[in-house]
Amino acid sequence: MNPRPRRVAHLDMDAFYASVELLRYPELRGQPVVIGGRNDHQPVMQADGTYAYSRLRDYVGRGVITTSTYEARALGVFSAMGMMKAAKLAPDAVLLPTDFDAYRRYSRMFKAAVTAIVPEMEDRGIDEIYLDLTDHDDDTRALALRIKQAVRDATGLSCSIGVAPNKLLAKICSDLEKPDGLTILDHADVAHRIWPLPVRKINGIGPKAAEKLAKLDIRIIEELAHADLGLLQKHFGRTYAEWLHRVSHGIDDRPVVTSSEPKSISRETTFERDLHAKHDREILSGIFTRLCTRLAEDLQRKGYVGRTIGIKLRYEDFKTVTRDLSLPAATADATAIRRAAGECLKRVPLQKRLRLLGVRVSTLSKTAAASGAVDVFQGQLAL
DNA sequence: TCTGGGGTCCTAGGACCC
DNA sequence: TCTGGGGTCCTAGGACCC
Repeated sequence: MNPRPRRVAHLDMDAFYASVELLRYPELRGQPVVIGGRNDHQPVMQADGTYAYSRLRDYVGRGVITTSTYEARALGVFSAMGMMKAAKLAPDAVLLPTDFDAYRRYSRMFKAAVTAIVPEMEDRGIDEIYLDLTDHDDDTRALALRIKQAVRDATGLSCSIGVAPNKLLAKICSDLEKPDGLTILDHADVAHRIWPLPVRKINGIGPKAAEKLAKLDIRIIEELAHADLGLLQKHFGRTYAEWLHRVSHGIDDRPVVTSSEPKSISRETTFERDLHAKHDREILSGIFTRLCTRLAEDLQRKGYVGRTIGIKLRYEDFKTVTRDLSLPAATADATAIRRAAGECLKRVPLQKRLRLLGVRVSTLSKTAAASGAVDVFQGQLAL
């Protein structure tokens, strides 16, 4: 018997953080609103019961936009844009602080609503998922509409869904009719719906690769599909060139992965102002220790220990360096992490001022409580 | 007016082992 | 006794994604 053709959905919540905030502040609906920055701009409840909001123009300091409403995007304000730049473009936009606890809560709610219908879900972060619809008998459009309605019923929020023969195409087409979109695509549609799009729409072609391609006069996916493979190999290496060629033709065999274990857990922070290793030694040391403490708490809460401890430094000129150190045994202990991270710090030049410090634990394994005593016993035997 | 915080995957050289 | 080849681990950096 022939296997069924694959049917993969990509579901993306529309302007997720901003939309969660609009549930809380419905009077902001229809206005340009941005989320981001340091969390010192909470709306203030006034005597008459209305809120006084911060405006983007009032913001000073570091930080980037995390999300913006579609009205703010119309003014040119997008995710990852520096706050000061955004303030120039949309000074009157309302500025709200991020509330990750709320977003995580809504994330769990929409995922629960979806998996009640389609259990085969791959988690791709707080606001998007892939679904494998292959084994469901329902008509594609009816099933997708049912999922969208379930998300709306559970959260009050809209999402966009793309359905296609693979993850690559599903991801691209969930974006085609945003917000509140539903796009269903087949291989036969690749030439007229996918090829006219810029290469940047392909998940895995970032700013660097797009710029290199532009220098070869390759800007849209069709141009990539017709590009000479030898030319691509010369500029990108064999592996990446062959991947570029495949994806431009809509080919992607990656399965929907419904469970996975984390590879690393980290904490990092960008300082309010650049700090110097010597001059600001006390402050830096306190931040360093606090990062290690919070990282240890994260590990313990999630039930992991890690054997490789690493640090990340970003200098005032934005150059980034990392160092890491593998220990003989895995740990989730703040003091042990701090000690190992301290050793890493000794191997890094500290003349320039720093803007960021981070600590990471990798080579993770589950703790006894999380994995069951039998596994640990077997681990000891293996030693 | 420079550019957050949390991740994944890939590459590449050297060490070390068989 | 001018020096293979494969596998794995460790470390560092970089591209990319949400």
